[in-house]
Amino acid sequence: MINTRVAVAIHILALIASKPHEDLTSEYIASSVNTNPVVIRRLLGMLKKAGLIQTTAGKAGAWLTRGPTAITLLDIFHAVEPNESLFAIHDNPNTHCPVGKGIQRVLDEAFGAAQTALEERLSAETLQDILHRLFVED
Amino acid sequence: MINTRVAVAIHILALIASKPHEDLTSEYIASSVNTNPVVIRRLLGMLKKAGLIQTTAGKAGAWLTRGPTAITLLDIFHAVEPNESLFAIHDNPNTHCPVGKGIQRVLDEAFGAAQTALEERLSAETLQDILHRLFVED
DNA sequence: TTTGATGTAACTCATTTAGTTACATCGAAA
DNA sequence: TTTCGATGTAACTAAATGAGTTACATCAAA
Repeated sequence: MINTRVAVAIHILALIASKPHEDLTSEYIASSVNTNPVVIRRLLGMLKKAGLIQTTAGKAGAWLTRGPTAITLLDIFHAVEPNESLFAIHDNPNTHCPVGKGIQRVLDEAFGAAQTALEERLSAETLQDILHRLFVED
Repeated sequence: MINTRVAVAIHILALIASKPHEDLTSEYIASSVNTNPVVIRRLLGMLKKAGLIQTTAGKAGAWLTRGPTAITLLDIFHAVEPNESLFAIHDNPNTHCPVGKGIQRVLDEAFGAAQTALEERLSAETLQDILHRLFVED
């Protein structure tokens, strides 16, 4: 199972986007997520590194670098999940075996296609859609 | 990242399907995968429990319960990955916060859609396709 | 200069994964 | 019927990951 970082990161960004005129502290965000402020600051660091938000050291508040319609769930996923491939493949299969010899390439293709399908779906949903589902639709 | 069980299970089934007239031992399969025979037997157990193969205790060999065209990568995925949801969601978000209150439902929807996209792609590929890519195509 | 915030290193604890040892049990051949 | 080689499975280990926590250097602003 994929870790909770993606879920928490979306939660964080939804908070920031929903209160653009308030300077949210990591402690406030943590109380909404129900975790430790350091966990939030770590994620804010990753989101900042990915260019999704901007912050100032020592000063409360975080701001989106672009509008919620321009931030996809895939952007968020990649920001907090540095791993390139979704599926792990066992290494050093026996190259003297016809199956072992070709399996990594074949798995790369199959898993790559599946990951692409997932990523295309994630890139079709934006932070704005999340806000809409949170506040407009029931 | 998703564990190597899916990859190894596909490897195992490709071996079984490619040598339908040989009784492969867990030791032989392990030498192709390059791991311990017990790891193979554990996976064979899961594949058997999922109804994909049949085995006899004490006797070498495993047999597909249906043809390679009728076994999808999604079948294999579900056989060795008992977890229902692909994405983890943090629990106990603050219900006094508007975002915290609705986030789990919204994440469930978004993650569910992404998982469905992944699973649809996995179900479009069969063990036969794997064999074809291993032995027919380059 | 004091206060309250961020940024980040370092540690802990729980969980998962993969590998391993050990052994009960079964099937088939000697 | 005994022996041999296989499966099935429990139990243990070691490594990796995830999430929470403490501690503290640093910065912004009053």
